Amino acid sequence: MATTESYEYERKKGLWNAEEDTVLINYVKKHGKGKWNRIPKVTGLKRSGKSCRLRWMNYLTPEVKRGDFSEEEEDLVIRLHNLLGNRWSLIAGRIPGRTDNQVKNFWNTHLSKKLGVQKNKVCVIPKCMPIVETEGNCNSASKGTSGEGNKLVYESCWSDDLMDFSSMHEGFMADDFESTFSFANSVDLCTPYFGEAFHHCFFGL
DNA sequence: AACACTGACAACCGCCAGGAC
DNA sequence: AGTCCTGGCGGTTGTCAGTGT
Repeated sequence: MATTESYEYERKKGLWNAEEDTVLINYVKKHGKGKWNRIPKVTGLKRSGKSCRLRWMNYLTPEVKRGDFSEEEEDLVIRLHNLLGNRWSLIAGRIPGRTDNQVKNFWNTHLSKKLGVQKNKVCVIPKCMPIVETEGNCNSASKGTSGEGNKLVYESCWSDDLMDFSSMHEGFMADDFESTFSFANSVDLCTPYFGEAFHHCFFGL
């Protein structure tokens, strides 16, 4: 027999059913988003606050778009991933109606295979600069290579326009501009980002 | 028809940052 | 200043439907 205390920590896992969804939707309608950890206590739902938040954000919220990614969305994901690496929330933030989880799944199941991107390997190969290859994601790219010398390589290759873009988007990009950029191991993918198409990708959104 | 395999997607886990106390 | 709580993130795992043998 479960004690009161053990009952309190009893948590259901796995897929959500319609009844649980209804409880969660009603709670958010009444109390709004946030304070997710209160939901199990208030509603009796046997889910963790984190699970409730995830369910709402990725599935139940009215803003989320269901169904396949369009060609435009796919193109955008590819471009943004080349610029931002595995920063799924940032990428999703630029694609209306798509969540970070959707983008991540779409990348892992469709695009990584389609593009032949190796896991945990980031290749930096814009045509205008020597190849710099590092292990890990884009965050580690700047740390994992040759420090100041590497930075010089980066800086010598950014066009003036690109640096302007950096200063204009300090809030959007990370504090360390260089480290936010990575490139898939395909020259064809890299090429468009240095020129009009690059600007279209961001400023045209 | 039954089983194995695969792909797609939903959900969980561990870690981290920021805010409240 | 230190601790706790909460929310957010990316990586990973679980589940299930579809397909092949």
